[in-house]
Amino acid sequence: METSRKRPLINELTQGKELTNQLKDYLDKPMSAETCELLVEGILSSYEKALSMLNKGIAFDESPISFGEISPTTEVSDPVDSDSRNVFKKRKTDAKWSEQVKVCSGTMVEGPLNDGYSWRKYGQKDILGASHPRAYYRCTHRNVQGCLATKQVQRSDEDSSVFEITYRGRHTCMQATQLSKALEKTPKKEKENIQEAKPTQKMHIEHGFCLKPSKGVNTCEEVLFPSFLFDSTPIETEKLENLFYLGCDSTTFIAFNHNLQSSDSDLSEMINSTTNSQTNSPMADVGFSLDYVDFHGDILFDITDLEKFA
DNA sequence: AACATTTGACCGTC
DNA sequence: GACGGTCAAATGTT
Repeated sequence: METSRKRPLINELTQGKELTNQLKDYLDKPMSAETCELLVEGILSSYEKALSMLNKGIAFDESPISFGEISPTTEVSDPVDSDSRNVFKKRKTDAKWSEQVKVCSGTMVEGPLNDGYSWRKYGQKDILGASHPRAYYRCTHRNVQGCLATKQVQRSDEDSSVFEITYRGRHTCMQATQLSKALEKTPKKEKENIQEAKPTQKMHIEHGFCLKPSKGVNTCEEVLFPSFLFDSTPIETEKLENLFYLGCDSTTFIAFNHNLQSSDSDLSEMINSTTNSQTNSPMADVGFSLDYVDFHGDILFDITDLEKFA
């Protein structure tokens, strides 16, 4: 990997290291559970971003920024930031990398796909020599959490379905991790409301299982929900809702573990117990294969996929 | 009412 | 002085 592509990666890993050191320092002192949790969230977030960069093959910026200039301390706690006259001096010291995002024509009028963060547009400029204006976004949580991350979005001249996105600074807010955490802890009813408000979600996945029916059945629904197909008994989906993220078509069922408290063996066991628990069904003894799947990446999923089984 | 976007003005850099 | 980035008042949306 060339040097320019390594930079944001090194940056994320270094931040993870720094947060780990902070956590280590705290171990000798009295520490609230909340502080501990925040540090751990930050560490996990850094490593998830680093892994995501490796998986996505982001095209990082080629500008010559030295590693020292993009250390998190200069970005986050810069005391002169409140003085607007110093904003321009600070620009050069921000971590900066770019990414190209291709979108289907007609699906996105105002900008490219959700990248997992919430942004507020604060400006737009016509750029010399460019046929499309450049839009400027900053993190929605700038005022509340002091998050200084910004991004610029510009439609490509060559291919108008491509958006060139330049990110500046690093998110110091906890929005993404808080969201997934809230989804895990929120009771079912509230969870449904959250999903309705934001139908597309991004989730980081390490690994999971791929289930395929092997004999006597045509679809995964018949394996997992035989009662639904053969009598009027209510479907027992509680376990699935708590343990699985689903991605599937009619013949392949992919289960990802998004419950941090559950191990992969728990997940495997849960699939087996779910498929065997439908003892009233004539399909209870159907065979299926269960394969381990390595994934290591972020996926965007449509909430309506989950609703198929609810 | 609260929040998000638009847009002309302003400011620092080159 | 031109250009790019940001501010902030006006306007739009929910």
